[in-house]
Amino acid sequence: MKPISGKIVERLARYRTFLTEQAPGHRTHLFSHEIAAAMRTADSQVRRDLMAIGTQGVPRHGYEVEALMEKLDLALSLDRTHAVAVVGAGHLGRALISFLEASRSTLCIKAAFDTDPAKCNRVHAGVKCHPMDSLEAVIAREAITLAILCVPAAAAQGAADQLVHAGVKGILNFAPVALRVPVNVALEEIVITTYLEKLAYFTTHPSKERRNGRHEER
Amino acid sequence: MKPISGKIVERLARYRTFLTEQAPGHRTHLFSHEIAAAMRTADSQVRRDLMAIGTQGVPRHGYEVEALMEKLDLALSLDRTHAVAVVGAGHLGRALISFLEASRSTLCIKAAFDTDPAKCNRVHAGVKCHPMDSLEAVIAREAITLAILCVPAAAAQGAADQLVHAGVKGILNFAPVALRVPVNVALEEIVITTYLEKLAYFTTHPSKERRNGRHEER
DNA sequence: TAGATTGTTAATCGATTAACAATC
DNA sequence: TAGATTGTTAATCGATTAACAATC
Repeated sequence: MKPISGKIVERLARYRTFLTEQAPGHRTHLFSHEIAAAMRTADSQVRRDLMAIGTQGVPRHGYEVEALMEKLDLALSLDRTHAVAVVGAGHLGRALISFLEASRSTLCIKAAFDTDPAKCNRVHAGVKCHPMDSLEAVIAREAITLAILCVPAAAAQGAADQLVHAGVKGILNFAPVALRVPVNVALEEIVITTYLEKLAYFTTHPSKERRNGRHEER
Repeated sequence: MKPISGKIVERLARYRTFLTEQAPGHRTHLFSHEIAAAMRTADSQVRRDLMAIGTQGVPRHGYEVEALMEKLDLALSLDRTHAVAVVGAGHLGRALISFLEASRSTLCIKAAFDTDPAKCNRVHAGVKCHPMDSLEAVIAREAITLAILCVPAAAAQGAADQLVHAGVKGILNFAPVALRVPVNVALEEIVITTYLEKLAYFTTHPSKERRNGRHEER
């Protein structure tokens, strides 16, 4: 399969969410323009993306939902499970644990970590919290490859270094800091204030005609 | 000031985070290449963005941090406060309240809302939780323009409709649903599983040479 | 068959990077 | 002055959209 850009992967993940949202068995097929409408993109965009993962549709019938779902899972490597760690078991960390445990099974949270001894060795939503010193051992034992970082900004780089050293391959960072990680470790950043600031900008500058991110039309 | 694209606004917000991160008074000036290094972009990108908001640097001295900060605040309209509501006072909602109240003051959380009567009329981190029926009244009273949506997927569209009807101008949606809102309401989506799925993809497809989102190099 | 939709290529659009003269 | 950095334009790159022949 050809290399797929980050943008495409992101859209594929969103198509997947949209498909799971549909009442199962409600529709056996969907048209590219239906998916496009929900995603606020062009139908040709959808067809192009689906082409990239080798999906075939049928003119006048659209794409078979079940087959499409399978292709998406395969492309996103969601056919196997991924062991995830949550670092920082404060409000946000625990919220994410409950949230993810409720929704998804292929992304499986195997452990939480925190410096605070009061939080350690307790279980939240089925996930045990460990002290930071046992991070390397637990990550190896549970074969954890992904980590969600919800520690305070000041502690983020240190925690990231520990994670990288322990062999984690991808980090989702919630701390508002510009992290440094080696090239071979994937990094995604969700800085919530950035999104709010973006909203603040667009609500105070109601531009006549903007269409960028996926934050408007319709 | 010229219209600024969503991408640029996002980067401006990130520059701002980076500047606040710097020890105050530690450096009076910064070079474009220094900011660029922290953001993993090109220096010409930074200069171009700063030009867009009318910032002036001095050759061989760089940009004055304090002046730059002021320009950024002005451009992002962070010179005034924005009243924010959190809809859904579950784990995630409460985590976001604590998180934001701790960090930022121009984005000010004025109210929380929840359907669960057990959560209502209680105060979390200085923010009172109201029942959903009083949403319109409270939003009007507190002049709330932005909302963070942390309700379960099934309730998201309904809550969004209520918010729009109450006059909210921007929504940050955490529910994994494709929301429909009018064109004049700004919408940002943070679907956490999408980010994790993106990480899962890139960790299992360690492509020789990818450089998309801002999720790799260095 | 006629009509709608796919697969795919070509055209457009926007965003990023490179380059370099002006400047301190 | 020489050297480094800015402001800004031109070149490149990638992503999105439009268009349309092939197909059911």
